[in-house]
Amino acid sequence: MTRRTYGQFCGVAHALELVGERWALLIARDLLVGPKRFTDLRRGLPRIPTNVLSARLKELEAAGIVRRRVLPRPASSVVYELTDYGSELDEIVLRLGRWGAQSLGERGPEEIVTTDSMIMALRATFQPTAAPGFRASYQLHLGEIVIHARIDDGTLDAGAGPLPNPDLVIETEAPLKPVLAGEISPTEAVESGRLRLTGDPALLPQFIALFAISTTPSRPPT
Amino acid sequence: MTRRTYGQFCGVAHALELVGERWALLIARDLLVGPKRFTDLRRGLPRIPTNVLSARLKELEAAGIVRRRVLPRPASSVVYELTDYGSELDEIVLRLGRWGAQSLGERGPEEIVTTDSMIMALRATFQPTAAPGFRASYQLHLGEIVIHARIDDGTLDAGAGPLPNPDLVIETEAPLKPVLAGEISPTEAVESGRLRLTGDPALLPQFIALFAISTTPSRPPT
DNA sequence: CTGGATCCCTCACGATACTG
DNA sequence: CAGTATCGTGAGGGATCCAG
Repeated sequence: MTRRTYGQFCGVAHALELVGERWALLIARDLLVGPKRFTDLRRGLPRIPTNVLSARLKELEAAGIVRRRVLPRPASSVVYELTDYGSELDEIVLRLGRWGAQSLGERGPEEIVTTDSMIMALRATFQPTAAPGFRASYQLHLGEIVIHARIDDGTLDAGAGPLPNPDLVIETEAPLKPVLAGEISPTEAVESGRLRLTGDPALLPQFIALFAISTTPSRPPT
Repeated sequence: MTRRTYGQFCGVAHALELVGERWALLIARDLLVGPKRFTDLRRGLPRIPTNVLSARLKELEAAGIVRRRVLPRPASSVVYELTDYGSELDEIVLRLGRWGAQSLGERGPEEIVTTDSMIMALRATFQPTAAPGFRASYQLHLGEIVIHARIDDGTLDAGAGPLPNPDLVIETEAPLKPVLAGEISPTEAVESGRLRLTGDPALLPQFIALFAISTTPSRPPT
């Protein structure tokens, strides 16, 4: 009844007692993409001390948010995955990501981008109604990171790694943001070499429409 | 570039850098109900050290989430209010509250209930589609706490304090939860004295329908 | 190599007292 | 009322070590 507890009988306060500790929601962010091993989580969160990761996983497990599971032989490795209750954080984390992204400035020199955070960013910006009936598969190379997005009539399936037969492969080292924000036109982005395409280039505008960044009226200071 | 920062270029990580510190989202919760003075915030968060409250307010102000405003004379007092950007936390806090409330057990002896948390709880459980075209005003006395809710065709206006001419006044010392969860019927709640009504008792079932607690299929451990 | 546990150190937080 | 000042504690940061 000391630290960690707010002493309030309140859903918000209790939620913060469960996932409000440092790193907890970033662990959830990565687990929302899929089950992961301890070391995979470390890779996605390089600055987390291992004891803190260990402690958080125990706490999240005790709270019924994360489940520790030993994979059947011959793998026999340990994976952490979200319970149903933990998975209900999905919409909250996506919204939090959208909210935070609005005041996200330029990428700093020390700031890393991870596979899982990019997948969640794709999911956060996805606009299901942008292209009804549209169906296509994209593969993205963002620096070292390779992820994919399958779109089928307003549904998105985003994940890590390449795809067998992507309709369009988009490669870039530059930030995608200005393109998705409409500051750089698709043709300009391709002609300047900012984006390199493999596959059907006609699918690029749809991609931009589906993941367009809505610049909201209320703009916070960066 | 040390603590407080996660070193990730990611909307979620940045959001947590802005409002992930202890107490920050509870301050936001209370300010979402309305602007408040320093002492009002203290009253709603009795266990927050004043220096921490002070520090949080400064940080939130620097992040463009909270605005410090000096009221015009003769009041000349200082109020803190959310900026437009800060107000966009509304839906996130409500969802977080719903998520946390699912694993909220019985009220502990040390746990307090505050006016603002109850107002947010009302807003979180409000179901706009439960009674189309319905219009009524309720006044609730929950122990010491007095709040009100005006419903008008799927919109809710919840706030602190009494109302001039409420259609129904509901008074209780017991938790409202079992009634809203359907574990206790309205008639039973009234007949047992659990709820005391003043006004039109026929409006009670609508109230329960509007703020019904949806018991979800996935139930976490308390 | 994975999956942690253990160490020490620092700083943010908690508690309390005090001030314009 | 609206905070600032002081001080102790413990969670988190960082590095290292260990078992399967």
